[in-house]
Amino acid sequence: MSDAAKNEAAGLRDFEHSLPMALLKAREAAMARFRPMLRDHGLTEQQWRVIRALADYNRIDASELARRSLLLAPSLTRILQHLEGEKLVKRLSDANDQRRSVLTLTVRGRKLFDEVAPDSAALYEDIESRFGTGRMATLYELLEEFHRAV
Amino acid sequence: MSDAAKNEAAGLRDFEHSLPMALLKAREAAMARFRPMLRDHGLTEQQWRVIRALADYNRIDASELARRSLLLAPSLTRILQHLEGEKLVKRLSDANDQRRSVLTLTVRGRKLFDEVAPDSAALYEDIESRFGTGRMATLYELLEEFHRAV
DNA sequence: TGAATTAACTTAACATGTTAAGTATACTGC
DNA sequence: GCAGTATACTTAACATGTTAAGTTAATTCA
Repeated sequence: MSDAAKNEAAGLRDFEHSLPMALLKAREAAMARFRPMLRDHGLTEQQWRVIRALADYNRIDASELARRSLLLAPSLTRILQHLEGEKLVKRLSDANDQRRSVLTLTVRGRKLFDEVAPDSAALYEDIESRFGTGRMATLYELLEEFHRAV
Repeated sequence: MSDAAKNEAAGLRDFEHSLPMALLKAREAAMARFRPMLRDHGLTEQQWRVIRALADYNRIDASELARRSLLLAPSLTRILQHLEGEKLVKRLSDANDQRRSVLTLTVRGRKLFDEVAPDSAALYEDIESRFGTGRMATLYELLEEFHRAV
């Protein structure tokens, strides 16, 4: 009897079939297609998340940017330092609260966004057509519910 | 009209509602509960994945271990060096192929697994009861299908 | 109003993610 | 039986993840 079979007999889940692993695997499957494209544009996945969040909501502070791009504050600090160095993002100061940094895309940053967005949309649509628009929506809803429930 | 509204009007998805972000958010929600528990046992999420894979399938080589724990080879190399240092994992040589490392849990490693497993199972069951066993299974199936489709 | 607390980052330290290159062993075909 | 190629890692370099601690500016409230 294998170790795995023993675990199963003892009522322990085979962890390769656990939900966190399934979430990771699914995400990896999707990102494996996005990463090479982003790399061609000189961006990491996380840098793109920041740029895309700023394209959607310009002039937001770092806290809101972190929340919208699902990045922890220390990661965002480093990414913004990098993006400022590349002149893709600019930091403004908030007159009402000197602790805050308000971020915006530079013209260069907006231009890069406009270049990458179509490639991103095309990949997304391809994935959606492979998996099915309906199942995609169902999966999305379930994930949101899971997030709220846990 | 906000930037976000403009994007929507242009047919571009609000990326905070993209599937990769939803997958990340859902996984984060789950792992936020597991990480403190693992930390109390002195383990990271990835170290636990390795130990758990070895508990399920003992004496497997590094390639198979990487596949089962969803880790890239360079990450696994470092993690194994760490776990060997902690005397939780032992490296054996494969008589038939000198390139391979065969890994096994030490007694200490097995003992740690036996300590952590119940805590892990309890958390998993709590999540399952909150979200519902049925929806959990549905979500799991959808994720597998997504992985295969993409 | 000023000491204590909170908020918004930033820095530090260590672990992992990602890609590319390196090394040693095994395999393949001529 | 050996050159060429493939396999199984390992190393390197840089970016991000995670936690804890530090810094500066706002807020609270006695």
